[in-house]
Amino acid sequence: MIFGSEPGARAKLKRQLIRSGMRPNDDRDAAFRRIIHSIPRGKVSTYGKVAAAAGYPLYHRAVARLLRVDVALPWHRIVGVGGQIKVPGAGAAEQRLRLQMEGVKFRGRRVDMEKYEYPLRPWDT
DNA sequence: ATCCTGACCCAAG
DNA sequence: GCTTGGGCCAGGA
Repeated sequence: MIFGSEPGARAKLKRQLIRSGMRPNDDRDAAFRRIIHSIPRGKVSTYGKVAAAAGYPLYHRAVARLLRVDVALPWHRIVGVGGQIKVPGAGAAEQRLRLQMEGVKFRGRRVDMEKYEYPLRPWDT
């Protein structure tokens, strides 16, 4: 637990930040969006790589949350490590279809990351 | 203030 | 290959 061992430490810090007028999530999400938009058609990246490239390693789950909430993002170009599709239910088939339409090929259930992973650079514009 | 859950990830077995 | 357990973040109940 990086926020300390005390119970509720994380929630406490969150409330404190909000009370002081800061929105720690906004700049993170903005950074995530920048990185996500930099991935070209026909290429993919992973939740973890996006988070790290945005300057926030360990925040891969926050990337997933953003993709779920912000419908304007090219969500289908983000997959799990190793090229695994992580979208639940019917969305999985749609993601695969969208990727294939962009020319991305699969090896079994996974995206062929050797050929289609886009090398993200930190603080890319 | 917990508790729960999720489009995660990694190391082990 | 697959399953588990542990770690991590955010939002809602």
